[in-house]
Amino acid sequence: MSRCERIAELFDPEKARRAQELLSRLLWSGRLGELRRIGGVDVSYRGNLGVGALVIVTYPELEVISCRLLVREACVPYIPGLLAFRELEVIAPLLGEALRRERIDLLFVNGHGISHPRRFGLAAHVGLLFRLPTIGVARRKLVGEERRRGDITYIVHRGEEVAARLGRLYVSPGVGVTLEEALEVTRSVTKAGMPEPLRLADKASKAAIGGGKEGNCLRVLSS
DNA sequence: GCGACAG
DNA sequence: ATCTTGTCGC
Repeated sequence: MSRCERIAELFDPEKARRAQELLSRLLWSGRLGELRRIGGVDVSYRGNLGVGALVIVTYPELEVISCRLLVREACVPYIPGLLAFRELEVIAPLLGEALRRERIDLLFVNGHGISHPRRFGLAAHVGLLFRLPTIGVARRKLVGEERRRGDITYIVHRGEEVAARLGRLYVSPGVGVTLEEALEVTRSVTKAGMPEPLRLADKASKAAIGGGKEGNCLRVLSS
């Protein structure tokens, strides 16, 4: 049995869900400080091999400051609601290394924030782990029902507005931002149907894993 | 039991 | 997310 299979074997979905319920109580909302540098993180896979990309850009100019890649095996399987336990195997070391070298005022994460069965989606998990303001951006809905209020479509789950639509995207707070703030900032950095740093991170990770097109990221870190 | 189900 | 051929539309 491989190292990865042993890790997958040890992963307990029920314990993971209980951990999310506990950790969700530690989230904070608050308001965003001054934004100068914002990031986007995404992971692409080939089998269990994950390539994480972190792109940092200036705000509001959206000029690329840095782009890093990290290759690592993701052993935990994908289970709806437990995405963080898979993606963090790649994102944690990638983000950890980056934060030792540069500052990030706000991070966009590919996935949901609090629009999650236990209010603790990937963006919330990342924000809490690194004490970093985060916003979750997802292409598909995980929980809740869409409800129009004024000219904005919100996602309501258990009577609470936990996300809002922006074009075809679902935007939800992770850590340190209100939903209104998340919507406003995300709108201001979305240029091609996706927040710019996330679009670049997606492109870089896909290219690195062998998608064919040329990438936009040079720095590659250890695996 | 059945449908829903981020990436 | 990834696998994977052809097809529809600008």
